[in-house]
Amino acid sequence: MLDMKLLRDRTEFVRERLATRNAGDEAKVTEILALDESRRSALAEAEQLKARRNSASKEIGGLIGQKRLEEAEAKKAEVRALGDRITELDKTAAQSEAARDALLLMIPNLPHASVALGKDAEDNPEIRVHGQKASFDFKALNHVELCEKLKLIDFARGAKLSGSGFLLYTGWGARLERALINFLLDLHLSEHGYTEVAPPYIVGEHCMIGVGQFPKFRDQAYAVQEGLDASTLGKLYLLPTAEAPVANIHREEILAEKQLPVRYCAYSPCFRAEAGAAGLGTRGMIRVHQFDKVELIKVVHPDHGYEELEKMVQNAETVLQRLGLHYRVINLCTGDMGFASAKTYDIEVWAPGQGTFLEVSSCSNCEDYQSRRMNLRFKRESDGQNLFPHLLNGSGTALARLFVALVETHQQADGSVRIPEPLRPYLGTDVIPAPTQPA
RNA sequence: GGAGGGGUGGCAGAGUGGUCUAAUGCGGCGGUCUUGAAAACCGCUGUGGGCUGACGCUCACCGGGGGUUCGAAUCCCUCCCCCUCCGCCA
Repeated sequence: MLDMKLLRDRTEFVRERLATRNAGDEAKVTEILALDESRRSALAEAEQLKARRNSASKEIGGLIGQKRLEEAEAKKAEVRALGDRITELDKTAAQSEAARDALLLMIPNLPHASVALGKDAEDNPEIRVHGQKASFDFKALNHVELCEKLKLIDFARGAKLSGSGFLLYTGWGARLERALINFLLDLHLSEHGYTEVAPPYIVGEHCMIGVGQFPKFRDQAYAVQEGLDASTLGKLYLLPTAEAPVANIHREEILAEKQLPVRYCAYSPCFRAEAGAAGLGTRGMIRVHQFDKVELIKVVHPDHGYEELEKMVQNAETVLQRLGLHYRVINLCTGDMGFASAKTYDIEVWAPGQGTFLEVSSCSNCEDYQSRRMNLRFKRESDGQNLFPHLLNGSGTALARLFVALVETHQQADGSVRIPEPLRPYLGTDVIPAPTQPA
C-alpha cells in the first residue's frame, strides 16, 4: 500500500501519478485523507485523556496503599467519566483507520517516473528483440497439432478429468515439462545466484493481501474448503503464483541490512480461475487454469531496486536464449501495469504456430508497496532506522507457453521436435521422435 | 479426530490486579583497565502511532481481537499458532 505520509504531504503528486494508470483511483484520495484526519484528531484527544487517566490511576493506587479509601473512591468516580469518553474516541479512531485502510488496500502502486504513459497494451514500448522469427520449408504445425501427433498432451482427457483449461501431459510431454522445470531451477540457482525454496501451494489470505492480489482480485483465485466445514472456506487459497508465498517469507520481519539482497527461486504450479477471461475454453495451452512456473523473488535495498530489476529481466531472458527462442522485451505502460508494480517488463516469446508473441515472463519492481502491506523491513546499519525494502518478482519463466514456443519453434520436417542442447541432459534425448505410425 | 501443556524483549526465563518505567541471565553495542586480547567492572540495548520548528512530550504494544476494572502481562470470552501423547494416515 501507499505511504500515508506521502499521501498527506504530497497529495497532488500522488493524484497525478495515480491518474496515469487511467483507472480512476485518484478520486479516492480525498476520502482517504478525510478518514485519516478523523483518525488522527480522535487519537490525539483520546491520548490526552489516557495520559490523565494513567496518572489518576496511579494516585488511586497510592491512596489505597495509605488506606485513604474515601479519597480513593472519589477519585475513581472522577476517572470513570474519562473512561467512557476514551472508549468513544478509541472507537472513532479505530473505525476511521479501518475504513481508511480498506480504501488504501484498493489503491494501486504509483508508476515509476521512467514508465511510459499509456492507456493499454497498444502503448507498451518495445525495449529490445532477440533472434528472429523461425521460418520453415515445410508446413509447420501449431502446438495443438504437434502435441496431439506426438502425444505430448491429451487435451480431451485433461478436460475429462477437470474441465476445460486443465492439461494432461503424457509421455514425452510430461517428461519435457519436468525437464524444463529442472533446467530453469538449475540455471537460476547455479548461474544467477538465487536460493531455491519450495513453498506451500495453498496460502493464507494474508499472503494474498501482502502481495496485492487481494482484496481487488479475490474473484480470480480458487478458494479452498477443508472437508465439509463450510466455515473454513475463504481462509486458504490455491496460489496464483509462487510470488504469493515466497514474497511473504519474511513478512513482519526486520532483516539486517547485510542480509540483503535476498534472492529466491521457486517452482510451483499456478492456479487461476481466469473468470471472464478471453481465450479460455478454446483448445490449447495458451490460457489454462493450472500451469507450472519457476518464479524469481528478490528483497533488495531501495537504492538497488532498479538495477536488480534489470538483472532479473536478463535472468529470464537467458532462459529463452539458451532454448534458442525468439523473443522481445516490452515495458508495460502506466495503463497496462499490474496493481502492485511500479515498473514492469514483460518478455514475450515468439510462437510460430500461433503467429504471435506470448507472454512468458513478467518482471516487476513493486518498490515498497508490498513490503508495506506485509510490514517487511530492514534495519539500516548507519543509523538503526527501519526501512521498507524493494520487493521484486519475475517469472523465470512460465512453462505452458514456453512449452508451446519450444515445440513450435523446434519442430522438424519429419514431425519430430529437436531439443535445444542445454535441455538435452535433462530430457535424456536430442529429439522427441516423430510418431512411428500415423496418428 | 481425542486428551493434555504452552505462547512474555534478539535468545533463555521470572512475573497471577497498583513504584511493571517487565526481574535475572545470556547475547549485542559503547566505555574503563591493557602493548593487544581475554577476564572484570560501568553504561546502553524493542516496535509502531500522535503532537512539536526543534530539544522533547505522550499513547499503545507481553500471540491476535473483544470484555471486566479507576487501573490488566496478570481476571473473563473468543480466535490463531506451537509442543507432547493417543487414534488415523502418504
